[in-house]
Amino acid sequence: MSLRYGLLGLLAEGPASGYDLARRFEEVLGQIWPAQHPKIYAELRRLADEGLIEVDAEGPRRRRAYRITDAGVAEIRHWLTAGDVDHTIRVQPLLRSLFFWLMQPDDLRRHLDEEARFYAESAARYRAFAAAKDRGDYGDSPQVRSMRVTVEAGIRLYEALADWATWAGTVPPTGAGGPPADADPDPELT
Amino acid sequence: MSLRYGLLGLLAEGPASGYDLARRFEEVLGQIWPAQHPKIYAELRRLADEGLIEVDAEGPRRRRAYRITDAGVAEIRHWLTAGDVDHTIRVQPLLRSLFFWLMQPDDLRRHLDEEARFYAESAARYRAFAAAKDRGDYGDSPQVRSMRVTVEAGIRLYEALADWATWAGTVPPTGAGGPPADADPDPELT
DNA sequence: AAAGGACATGTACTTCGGTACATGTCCTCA
DNA sequence: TGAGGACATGTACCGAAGTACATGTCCTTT
Repeated sequence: MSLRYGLLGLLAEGPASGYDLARRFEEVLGQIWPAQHPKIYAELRRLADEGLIEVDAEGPRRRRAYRITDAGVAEIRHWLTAGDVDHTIRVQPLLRSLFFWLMQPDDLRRHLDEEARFYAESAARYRAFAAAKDRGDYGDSPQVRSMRVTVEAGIRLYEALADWATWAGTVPPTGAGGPPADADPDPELT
Repeated sequence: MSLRYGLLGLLAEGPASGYDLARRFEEVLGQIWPAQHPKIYAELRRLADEGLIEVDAEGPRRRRAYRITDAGVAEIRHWLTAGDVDHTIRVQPLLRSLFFWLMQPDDLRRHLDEEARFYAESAARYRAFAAAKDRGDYGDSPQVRSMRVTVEAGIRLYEALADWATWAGTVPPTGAGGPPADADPDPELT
């Protein structure tokens, strides 16, 4: 359901084609809210059927740009204020971390190094984005200010994960490595 | 695919039934890796078919506990070391934040307050969990130490989000509220 | 003895996201 | 002028996740 509102929200900034929207999703939301172009085109058609967006212009290579309608703006505003927030975050690396005790210490060390590097790079990427915005490279519309807030969340999230991976690699003697614990494993569960 | 390894990993700690696993997923992973019981039972059957787990015991009310096999341990170890990490995190609140400029300032303020509270509570819940572990309430097996690492990530993630929501509510005069910008909206995209 | 609640497992259906594959269009550069 | 690449849109299918609904079992309490 969120893709729908993602598209609506981006279109609220101005007309765009499916291709544009796919690019924007990739740019800003690549890691935070991925969307594939087939889904985008399909959803745009559905939104158009419901009158929440309409064709704005047809361009060169079959390009079709859409514009948000008043009904569409009302719809996304309603979602933003009345819709309830989905707080589930699926973070595969955290699921993995539950099972670190199954890894050989040096495999674990390597894994955590890579993770830390990845998150640090992501944070840096968002930080660069934020710096560009703070320099005024994108002007100062309300949209840009909102984007800046989103980017700040990205920075903080990735910094937190980078710090965590670093901490996990150094602080506790986490990994075990040996054979699976077969001596009285968690009797509470049997 | 991750549910599969989640189950395998939990079973590596000791035998458990689908019901136990559903409870553990809910307890520890509730917000970070949700799983519904129908999926769990189905996946357990599939894992048993493939010989990665086997029936350990049948209990009272149709209860069927599974035990991980050597092949299962090998499988999850392989996933942990050789499988590649999925770094996509879907955070709906961040998607929403891109569109804060569409909200009325007081709606936005209310929204951010609620978000901050929610994240702070989540962080506190994980912190309590961590404190119990550090007190030694759960003993000190490798499994418990891994869980502690996972919990630490939860704490840091939720603290980061709580701080972010608070910051977003106070620092910048984010929201706009007025009508959708129809004066030259993002010409780069048309 | 009956009733209610926690324990325990499942089927069926829907929706959503991901991947593979296919196609058409225009511009640029050798 | 022909080839390659970016632009642009789509179909088809699959697998994962979510929701609703259904059922059976055992224990505790009144």
